[in-house]
Amino acid sequence: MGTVSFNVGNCMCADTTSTTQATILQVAQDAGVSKTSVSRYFSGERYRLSPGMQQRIKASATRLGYRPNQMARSLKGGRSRLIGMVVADIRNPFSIDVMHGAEQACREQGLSLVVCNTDNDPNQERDHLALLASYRVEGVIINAAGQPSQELSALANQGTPLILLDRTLSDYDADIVALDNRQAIDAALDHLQDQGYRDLLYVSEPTSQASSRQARLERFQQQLKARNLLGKWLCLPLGQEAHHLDEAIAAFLAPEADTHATKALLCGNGNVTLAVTRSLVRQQVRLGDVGLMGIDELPWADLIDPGITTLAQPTDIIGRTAIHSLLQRLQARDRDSPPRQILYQARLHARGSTRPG
Amino acid sequence: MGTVSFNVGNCMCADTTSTTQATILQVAQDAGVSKTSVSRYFSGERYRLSPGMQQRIKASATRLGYRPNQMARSLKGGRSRLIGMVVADIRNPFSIDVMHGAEQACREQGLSLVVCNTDNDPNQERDHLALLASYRVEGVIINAAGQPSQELSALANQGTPLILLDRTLSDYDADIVALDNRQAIDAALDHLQDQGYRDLLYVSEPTSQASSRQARLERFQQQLKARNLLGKWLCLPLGQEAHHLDEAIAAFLAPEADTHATKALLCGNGNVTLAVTRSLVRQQVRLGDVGLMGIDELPWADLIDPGITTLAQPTDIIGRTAIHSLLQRLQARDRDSPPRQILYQARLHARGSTRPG
DNA sequence: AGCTAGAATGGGAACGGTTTCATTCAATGT
DNA sequence: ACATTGAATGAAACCGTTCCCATTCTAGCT
Repeated sequence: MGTVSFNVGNCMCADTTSTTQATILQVAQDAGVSKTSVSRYFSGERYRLSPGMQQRIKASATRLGYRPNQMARSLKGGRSRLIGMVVADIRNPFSIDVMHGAEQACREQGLSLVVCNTDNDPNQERDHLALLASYRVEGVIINAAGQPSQELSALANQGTPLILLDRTLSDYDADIVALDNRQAIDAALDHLQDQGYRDLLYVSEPTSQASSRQARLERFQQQLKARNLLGKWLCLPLGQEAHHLDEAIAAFLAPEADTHATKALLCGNGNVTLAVTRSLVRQQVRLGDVGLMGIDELPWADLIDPGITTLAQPTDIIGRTAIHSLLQRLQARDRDSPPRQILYQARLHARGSTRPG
Repeated sequence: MGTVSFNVGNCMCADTTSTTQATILQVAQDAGVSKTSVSRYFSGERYRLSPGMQQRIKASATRLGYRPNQMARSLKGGRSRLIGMVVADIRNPFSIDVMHGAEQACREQGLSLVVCNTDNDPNQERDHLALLASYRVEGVIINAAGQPSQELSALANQGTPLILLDRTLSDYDADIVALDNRQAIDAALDHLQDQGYRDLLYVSEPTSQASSRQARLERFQQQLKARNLLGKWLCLPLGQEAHHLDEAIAAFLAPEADTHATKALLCGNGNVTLAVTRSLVRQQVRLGDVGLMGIDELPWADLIDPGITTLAQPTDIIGRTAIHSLLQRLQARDRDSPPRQILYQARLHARGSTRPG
């Protein structure tokens, strides 16, 4: 009854080695039943077993500290209960939130999410996909960093459903869950125009590896013409020497003889918004006088006086939807239906940075 | 040679069903060798095989699109190549960065990181630990949300090394990698005193479930006495109605008859810094006049005019160290050495929010 | 020539489960 | 009393690997 006996009972009970995890066979022997019955007990077929047997199995299992080996399980049955998620930049708040949503959805389904970060490196992407394949994940949701590697088609060929997140893949047709980029850009332009801004600068990270960046930029360019607005755009890698950005923005803001249009900056994603804001602060520009707006909501957007206007993506929902979409594909009858596209609308958070004067 | 024959070779070649992933046996048969040889080829024992055999295996493997089944592999060999990471709040930037570091370290070692988020819920923590155990992860690094569940001791008993991140566990002795909380608080107080602040308010999230929060608070209280400073502290859940925080801060800042000491707020972590800053902005307090300082560096810390002073944790390194520590434990001879404690110093980023007047 | 060491290869037993199929046995119908 | 059924249980095959043993063969040695 005392602490000591309890400890002893806990540590030395195993009739085999103490450090080795108990197997189904040990439980079976200990309970004096066949391993089939133990297997049934742990695979949701208890209703088949007599109460007495359930009792004995339960007792032995707890005593030995038995846990079914998921590896062995998925080897025979084929169901690994694992979903892979490949994300291009895990430090991007967008990715995190999507991941959070995806993880929740997985848990509700009794699945686990294996998250791989590629740091936007196609090589790592390839490696991670190979890895996921080797664990026989039941599906993959991917925020692709590069071209559709052959790894991807390999996965698809082997029957693993694939959902693209945020980014399409040039010559690969798969389901995609993403922001409606055209609507987002349109909404941004609507808002900026409403607020009286007439000369715009769109700032983006390099568009080469990310289709969504490209889609946003293209829509911006197109709408510029369609709406007969003044405007330029700028693509540059962040995290480089900041003065490039400073100079470009300074050039854009420099007063010109021929136009007095009110100017505004539109940022293609959260990282850009951070960099641009930093640059503006450095140049002591008053937000609002020069408009500032960004795609992606940021936790600190309302903190920078007078608040930064953003277009929020429904990140959590995007993650959840990706998983649900995946599950649908896993239903045998839905394997071969044509690729779906699920696009979400951005939500405007209007703040002081787009209130001129 | 043409495209067509290549495609046919690619898709229909498998002598079984086309969608099924090829097995080692199929490769062996296709190459006319034994599965043992194929296994050798893929397990880093190529040097044992004659060049001709290597050639044939390689050819067959590529043609069939063979990938070793990691499940089967770890079933036989016992090495799952998987490390589990359990994190209390995945949306906390601190967690993210630690995770990033851990993941890098894993990849360098050919391991994969399975990340589980508990949202600070002990139930989820329990479930996730059970899950990780069932996949026979080779080790776990955990940012514990609750009490040491029996799951944890179960893992430990079964011989899985465990590393605690940031938070200790009351009655469980394991390696821990964390910030040196006492040094951090001392450094904060040193700095605040140097800058002339004499009346302090320490703001923390509830300390009950997180040892590091408790350690910081305790050190603060103790040093308050030791240094003969004025001060109070405040523990409250964030994300609740913000007016609680507003009122508490307002009360602290209200001018008192008996003291004109310069006041400063010290935030226990990044989330608190965000909430407190928001509250100060709402109350139109000028940062610096009232000091503001936070533990955890934040990407936007330099953006809020005049910049928020922070104590940065070496997050990346903490993650990497956790993994390395784990690997050491995995070395058979290091299994039973006494628990290690690896503490890191915080780094001061002095900014305008602690420059009075 | 006869013998042996060592390299190259393959056969088959694990690994820890699930699953199919057979067996036992008590209860029911006629 | 006997056939029929269905519930409870177990034996054995299988999942895709690894790994311990053979086994074969060639080259080098006495």
